[in-house]
Amino acid sequence: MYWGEVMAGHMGRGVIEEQVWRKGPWTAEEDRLLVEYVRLHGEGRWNSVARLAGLKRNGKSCRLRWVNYLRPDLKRGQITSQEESIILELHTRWGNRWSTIARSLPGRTDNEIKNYWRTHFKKKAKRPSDAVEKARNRLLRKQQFHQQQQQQLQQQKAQQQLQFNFDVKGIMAFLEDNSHKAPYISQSRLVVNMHQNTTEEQGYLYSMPNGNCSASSALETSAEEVLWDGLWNIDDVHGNFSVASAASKVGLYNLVAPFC
DNA sequence: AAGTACGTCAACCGCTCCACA
DNA sequence: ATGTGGAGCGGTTGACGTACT
Repeated sequence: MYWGEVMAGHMGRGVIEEQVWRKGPWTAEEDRLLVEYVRLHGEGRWNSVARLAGLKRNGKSCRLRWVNYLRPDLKRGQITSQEESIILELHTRWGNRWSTIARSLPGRTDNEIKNYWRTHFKKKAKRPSDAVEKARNRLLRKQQFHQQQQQQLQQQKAQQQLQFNFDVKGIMAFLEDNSHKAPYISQSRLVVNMHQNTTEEQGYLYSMPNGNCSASSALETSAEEVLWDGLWNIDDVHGNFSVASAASKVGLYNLVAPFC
């Protein structure tokens, strides 16, 4: 008989069944066995771990240990201020959906974020003048700032669309004039490719369940980090938000913000 | 030095969802 | 349509370390 299977014992009237699983902190040897199991069999089928790896742990325990501690892509160390701001924003948006929030923070687990929230924000939230309130206020201002930017972007987008259409018309005319020189270029393909140049960007942060797009490109994210770090530092130092300072950085934002 | 309070985080528990037979 | 097992999720607990008295 192997651990994890039902242990049967004879107790007078008949057979009773008893699950005997190890609980509590994991040992280095158990970790080693689990890592070896995943290396050989991949993730999943957690209930087979006990049988195939010789662990005296149930499947849930094994999965949790792997997901929260042993996974090689986990990011160790303290939550950064940037990650903290993301957690705040996403919690404002989604509430206690820790796994959803964790998906936007590569290398962090839902358990880690949940613990972080409870220790750093939930208790503090009882006091109105503390970090949570300040953070939320910063977030509100950030969102307002974003709204302003969106409006400006809409205007810019409209202008650029006009310019784009103008350019396309010019190119079309050029192609028609030179169709004898480049007959293999179809107009439709040209338009598609031009469009793709503006929209094909890699991104994973802030992917929203409703399909909306919010600050989603990697390019934008890195630049946005710089921008918001700066803004938030201003806020931290002076205790209030400087619109003029923010406005001076609009140019930077406009450089990197994609059209959603 | 000893006792206590508090913070942190790994791990457990109960529930829900989903795929599949 | 229904039962079952696997997987995932959020809430909670408990052990441990550290700061404070």
